[in-house]
Amino acid sequence: MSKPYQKFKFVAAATDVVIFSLRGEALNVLLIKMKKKPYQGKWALPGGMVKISESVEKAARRHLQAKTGVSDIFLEQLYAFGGEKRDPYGRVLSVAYYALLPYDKSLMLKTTAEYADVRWWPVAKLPALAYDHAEILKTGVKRLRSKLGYTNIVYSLLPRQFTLSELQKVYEIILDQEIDKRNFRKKVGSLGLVKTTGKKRRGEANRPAALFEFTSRSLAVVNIL
Amino acid sequence: MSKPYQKFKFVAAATDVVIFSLRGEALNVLLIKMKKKPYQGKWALPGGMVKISESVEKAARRHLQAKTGVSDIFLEQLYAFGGEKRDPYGRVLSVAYYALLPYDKSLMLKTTAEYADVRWWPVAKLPALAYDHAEILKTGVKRLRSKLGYTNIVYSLLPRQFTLSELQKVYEIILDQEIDKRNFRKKVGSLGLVKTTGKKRRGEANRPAALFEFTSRSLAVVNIL
DNA sequence: ATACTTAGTGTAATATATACACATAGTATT
DNA sequence: AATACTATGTGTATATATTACACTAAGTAT
Repeated sequence: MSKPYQKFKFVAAATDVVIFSLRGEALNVLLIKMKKKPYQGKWALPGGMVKISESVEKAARRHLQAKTGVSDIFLEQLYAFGGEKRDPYGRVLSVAYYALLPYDKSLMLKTTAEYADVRWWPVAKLPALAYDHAEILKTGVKRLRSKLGYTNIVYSLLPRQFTLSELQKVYEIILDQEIDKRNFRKKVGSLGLVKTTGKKRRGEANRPAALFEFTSRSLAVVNIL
Repeated sequence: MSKPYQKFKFVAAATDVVIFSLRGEALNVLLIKMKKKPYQGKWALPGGMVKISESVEKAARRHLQAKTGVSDIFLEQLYAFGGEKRDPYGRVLSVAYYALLPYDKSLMLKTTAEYADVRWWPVAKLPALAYDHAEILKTGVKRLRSKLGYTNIVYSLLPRQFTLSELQKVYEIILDQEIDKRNFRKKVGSLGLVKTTGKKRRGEANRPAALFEFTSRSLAVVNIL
């Protein structure tokens, strides 16, 4: 039987991953510095081609793991970027994903033959980016902000245990707006987002804060803000 | 310069379009009946390959136009379906879109050499579908329901002018739940979603209803429900 | 013992959402 | 001409959710 698709020239499929984490009181994203032309010296999102025998999501996880060493973190499809001129090498469709990393996890960032450098960048102060990665990143930030408001996604950005002030801070940093402490706690409590652990964070030079954990660590629709 | 992507076997890119419209007081979707094996007799979403020189969205519009004759209707990316076994012919990644068609527009549905039949199906009573199209469709219905609640997307399902009862009916049908008439009108009014035209719908065997139109016909975030 | 800093808590005012019933303006029928 | 019929169009009271706002508590550091 003839394979009908082969009468077309193929459009190739790749994936890029926007890896978010809070670092130093700011929303950061992991970028790699490119060694090769035409984007030599420019920074780019981790990513690469999708192999013929793996699903697109699996490819995203593979590239994520290759650059960061982590697996088993929040990963969700962001958008497929399919413009016909987005890659100067050839026709590549990229399915972008975004990943969220708790701020207590540090990474084994490793340079490779292909990449000169890997590091966190605050999304408010980005360097020049390769390809259409500025657009992908912007889409990712928008999605993250939006999902923060109507899901419990925040669990994937915090350590296992955390104080309510820390939780509030995460919202404040990402949404870039102050939140009233009492109203925030009232809301979080009434939604059943968190549960007490009985433990306290000690060793700080002030009143110790109670430690909480999330009642659920899987994505759920919850109107928080 | 060597093209690095060519050392991989390519994953090909296609697109499928979920075309929604209200027909006979139900949410319907346009499906085509397949002539060829291995899905002979099964129904499928309109779609096909992405050409090497066109963007993915343009490919979606092209396939939409080819099956329905319409252009210039609401079209938005739904999700990229990238499972490695979704197409028995070969490795095809499909970027699915969904389109919304006002219920006053009828289509010139045409069969082709490739397809035996084209018709509307109520989403509540679907036939057996080819590929992973049942999953794509389910994702589309979910997205439509969700977006109905927090955007003005409904404008793309109604005629240019409509009565408030008709508008309410659209929500009731798609969300499959009754809405209080007075509260609905209060909300729609206070959000400035619609404006009066001064005209009335005449010729019905009862009190004539005022005709409205949407204040905006481009997608905006508005909490309606 | 005192200063310092972050944690932790309640209430009143306002805004939003919900529940609910009858008069109105036409056409159709006699 | 009168009456029946049917979908349109409208307001108010109650419950719920959101907002604004200030002081005491529990530790560590001096």
